[in-house]
Amino acid sequence: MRKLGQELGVEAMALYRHVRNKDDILDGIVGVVVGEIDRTNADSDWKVALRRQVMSARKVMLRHRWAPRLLEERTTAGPAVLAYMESVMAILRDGGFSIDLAHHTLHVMGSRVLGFNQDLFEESSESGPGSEEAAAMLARAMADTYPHLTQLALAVSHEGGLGGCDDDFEFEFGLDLILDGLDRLRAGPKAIEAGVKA
Amino acid sequence: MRKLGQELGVEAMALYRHVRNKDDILDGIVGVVVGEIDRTNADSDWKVALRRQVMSARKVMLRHRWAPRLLEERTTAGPAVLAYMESVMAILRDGGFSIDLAHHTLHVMGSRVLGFNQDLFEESSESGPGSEEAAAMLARAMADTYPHLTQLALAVSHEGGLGGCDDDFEFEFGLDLILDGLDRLRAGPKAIEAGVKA
DNA sequence: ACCTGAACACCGTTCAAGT
DNA sequence: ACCTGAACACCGTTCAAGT
Repeated sequence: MRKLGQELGVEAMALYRHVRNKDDILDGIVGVVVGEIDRTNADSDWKVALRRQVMSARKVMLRHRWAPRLLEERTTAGPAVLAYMESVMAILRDGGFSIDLAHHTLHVMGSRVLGFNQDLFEESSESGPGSEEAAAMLARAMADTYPHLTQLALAVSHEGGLGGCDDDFEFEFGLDLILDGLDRLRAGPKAIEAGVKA
Repeated sequence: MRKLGQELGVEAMALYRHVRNKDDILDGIVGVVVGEIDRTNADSDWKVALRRQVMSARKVMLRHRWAPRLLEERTTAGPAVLAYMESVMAILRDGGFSIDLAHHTLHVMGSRVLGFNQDLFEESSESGPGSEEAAAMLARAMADTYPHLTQLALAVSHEGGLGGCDDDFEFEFGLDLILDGLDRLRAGPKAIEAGVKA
């Protein structure tokens, strides 16, 4: 707040005449970011339509790398988020998804529908000392305590750390895996029940 | 810190003789929680082994509902997390996964491998006024602005809100969708390349 | 060795007072 | 109408001082 006020050449308390509180501002930022996602998308095939939609969202997230973290913690769904989810639901329903399957789809997609992954420790290790530290930790913890992890760390990057992950590839890999799985469920209505252990 | 000190019948500053800082404590908690996950698991089929492993993790997360939020933000991988990931990697490798496919698997699984989903707005709306508020917001925003979302909200719960989601079902639905998709890629080595658009 | 008091540098937020 | 000063109730953390 104080920092923002300073940026605007004003004291922090002045902000409270224009905004209810900090959460109000953060929700506003979320609205702006989600509003930036291109929604001009009308393909007859639901899969290419949804894929294109999600990749549009991803483009925005790559433009604002701080956005995923913000979207993760701010759960309040403003009009921009609702409009976006509406467009996703429209793609699914037009593609022949039942309401139930569309509902499940939103859950499996998770944050991926908004163009990002939460990759546990791997994401934040892309830059900074995190990757080096993780690699060094693995090395120090000896290859015989965590043999598979060590092998993974070595294989994943010739630079020597976990930071060698190609995030774009991983994102699309996961997206397509999910889209293909959903396509099979959509095709066979019975598969929706059969595909899940009771 | 002050609150924790009070809980221990001591002033906050006393803690710093036993702990480096707050992050140190949080990392310790993460270690304890992840350490609680049962890892006694030796099934010949990788899919049932991994499923069982993940469901064990989920059991821990359901026991400590505050844990997912903590695990999301604390990316530092302590010994407990490393040991857990090692066991997951062992299941995959023993199941015939190439190092690359195992690597991609960790990325698609995301936080699911630790037994939880980040469900955007839907998760936190399970209890509290979030669900009512979201439902009321949808109602207020008129059914003709967000027709599909309104339909979803009505269908998903007879209680009238998005809070009617069966989180356990949704978790297993997504888990099985991913496991089945991975099984197909594992079976056909060429499918690993063909299944992903270049 | 272990704990405490006082203090520092931060937060978000309120409210009476200024122009 | 818009902004400011002073203040409140918080944070995590340090450090000299106590026992």
